[in-house]
Amino acid sequence: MTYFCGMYEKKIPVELECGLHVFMEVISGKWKINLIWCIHSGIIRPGELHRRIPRASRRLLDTQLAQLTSLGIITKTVFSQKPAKVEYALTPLGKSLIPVIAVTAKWGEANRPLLEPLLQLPTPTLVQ
Amino acid sequence: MTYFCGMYEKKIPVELECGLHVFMEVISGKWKINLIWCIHSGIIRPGELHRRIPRASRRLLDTQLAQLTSLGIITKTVFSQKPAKVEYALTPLGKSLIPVIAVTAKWGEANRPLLEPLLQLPTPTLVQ
DNA sequence: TCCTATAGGGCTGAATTTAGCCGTACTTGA
DNA sequence: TCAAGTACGGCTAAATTCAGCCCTATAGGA
Repeated sequence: MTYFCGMYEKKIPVELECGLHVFMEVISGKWKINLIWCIHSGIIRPGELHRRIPRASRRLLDTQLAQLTSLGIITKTVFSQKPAKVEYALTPLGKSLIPVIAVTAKWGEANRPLLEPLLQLPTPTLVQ
Repeated sequence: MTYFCGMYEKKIPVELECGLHVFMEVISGKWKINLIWCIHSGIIRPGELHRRIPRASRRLLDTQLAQLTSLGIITKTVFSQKPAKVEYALTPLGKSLIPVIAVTAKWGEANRPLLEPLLQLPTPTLVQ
């Protein structure tokens, strides 16, 4: 099992105090929820996924797919044909995530009119 | 209204394609869900919050509280006493977030036994 | 006077994530 | 032969977030 440039060992310990953090650790990553949702919708091959999420680089999509795979959210099946063919699928754990994501998405859509303009604005921050 | 070191204008546009992203933009930040949950539980003053979340720096807690305030998730009331006194409270929008957070936390707790060990492991990544 | 508590900010550097370029190897179809 | 598709990885630099130190000012109590 090859994993891109490498594996990265965190230097700051992961925060898992409560279930909230567990959930966040799993889905944080710019395109992970899209990927999960696409796979759930039947978009299961790397190329298809990239066409569906064109704003992301193939590079990053591959990495985040690998992260989801290493957490047991999705599985990756490699068909040893020429040319190679790859398919992703949700595991039972991944499927259990679907209704949770649906709830959060519903909240986001309901409050989009309010929040979208605010989220474009500059944010309070530490730097500068 | 003073906002710490400054306001930061993002150079990479925010992703708000679907409700999932709206939700993620609101709560991503290392301690935001803790802060929201604590305020919901009646921990409403900066000092109390810091004692409740001691692993976070006061600095970062203040910043994330300011971010939540600027999005209308919480309100900040400054009592002009000596010494000053500050209280936070959830807005209706913030309160609407509570059941959503509860759902995600429930999922996280249910799958903690499975995921906690995996999340400690090195992650597939681009660098190195 | 000194220690504590209240609330807030300046500053530096590290850690982490993302963007975006390029190249490999193979196969099919025009 | 050439373009386009399949899938994968090397590499650099930017963007973004976070850690952790320092400081101010006020007031109360020992």
